[in-house]
Amino acid sequence: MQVQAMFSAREARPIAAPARIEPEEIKLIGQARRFSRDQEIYGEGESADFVYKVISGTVRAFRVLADGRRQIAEFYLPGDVFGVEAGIVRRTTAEAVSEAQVIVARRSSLVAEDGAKLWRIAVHDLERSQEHVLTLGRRAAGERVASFLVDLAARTHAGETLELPFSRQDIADYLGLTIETVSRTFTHLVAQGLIEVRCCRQVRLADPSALHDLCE
Amino acid sequence: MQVQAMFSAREARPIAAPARIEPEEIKLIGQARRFSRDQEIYGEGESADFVYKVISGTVRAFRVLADGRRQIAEFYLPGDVFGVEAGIVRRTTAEAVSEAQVIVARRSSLVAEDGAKLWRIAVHDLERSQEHVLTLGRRAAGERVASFLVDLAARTHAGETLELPFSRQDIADYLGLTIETVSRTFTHLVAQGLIEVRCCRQVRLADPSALHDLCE
DNA sequence: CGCGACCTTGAGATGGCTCAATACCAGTGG
DNA sequence: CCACTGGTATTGAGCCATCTCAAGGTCGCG
Repeated sequence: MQVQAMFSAREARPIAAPARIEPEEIKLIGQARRFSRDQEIYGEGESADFVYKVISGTVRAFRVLADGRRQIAEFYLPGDVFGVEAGIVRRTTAEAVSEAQVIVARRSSLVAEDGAKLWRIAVHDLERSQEHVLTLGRRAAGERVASFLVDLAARTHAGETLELPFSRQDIADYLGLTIETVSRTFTHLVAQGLIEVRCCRQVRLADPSALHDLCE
Repeated sequence: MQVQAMFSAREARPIAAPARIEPEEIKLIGQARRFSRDQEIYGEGESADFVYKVISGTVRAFRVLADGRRQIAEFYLPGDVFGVEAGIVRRTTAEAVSEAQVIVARRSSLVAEDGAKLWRIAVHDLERSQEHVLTLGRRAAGERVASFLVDLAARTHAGETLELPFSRQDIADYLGLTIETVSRTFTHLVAQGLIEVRCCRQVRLADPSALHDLCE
């Protein structure tokens, strides 16, 4: 793990969590649709006519390099609005991670809304994306997984026990790792007593404060 | 370099560049200030009362982990607006990379503006940040440097010859690498005939299309 | 000319990747 | 009830890209 010597360590300070957007805040008027596991909601390159809000389930938005490397930009959980683009063309592909219910609304219906809400969505996503950049650029595998779990727990308002809708592959592609490294990191965190894993999709944060410290 | 086997390669398609925001588009009414090299413009944790627009020079916005690892979230070039936050607290630190002239305006003056403009700024930054995530998560060192140079050339409307205001350390902290790896990667790209380096801050893109291909 | 900041280069260490085998588990059909 | 199958997760062994540590080079400036 690298340390830039020229920047001295700082004392811990409470890092402001990204401003939480309340699910009720953004009301989308549109039709509810159901997507099955791995079903595409929209594809990169398509025109961006609709915006979406997750009702239940989980959605991933990602890009794929020409040789097949995939990077997941974001997971959207119930209450999250997604699919708002700057241009008229989709820059990512969105798929249902698990069976998902989603409200679909015309983009124009949202644009007509109060612009401040639109802005709130974008800045919220921006803050999350910049946190993601920090994770991918400067954190080791253990820290990446820890911050992923801590973030997820906060977003789902879950207690200690998390139900992961994602496969190891999804987690790997979000964290810029391989599936094997994610798996090994989980067993390593278990060995350290930081988490407990029941079946592989259910995780208990056994030592939340230690996990939090791992994210610095 | 890893390839996720389960995602098949796709034929190349023109990737939409992030929607460019014209410098004149956002007019900030405020006082011009001058910052010297490495001078702090605002610090993480401070209250976010002002917004900024670069007139000349370059600005970096970054976060530092407790042990000193630094990740630069974004470089701002002339015409760019920065410092717009979701909350009232700064989540990054901003510094002048080189001597820089910046317009400083009260946050409220911008909020009163057309909300759509605010939104445009945020979505633009979001798209850039997501591209950054892809770079850090799935690209090798050579690809990172190539996409950095290609992006920079596009943003500065430079021809083939780029004047870099950044030190190797800045580039490393933006690309999630070490200074040594950045340096080695430059010499490697030179050996491949993709770029030419005069003094270390001046680079000519000798083979732009090959550089572009490296970014897929 | 000498100093300091920055950059380059080399040699060795290592974290995470690749490839490959095995384990787990739910669903299906005999 | 059990064997089989396919998808998913874990584990192991070896490799390689990048990091670390260290030395040397370049260049602007006093």
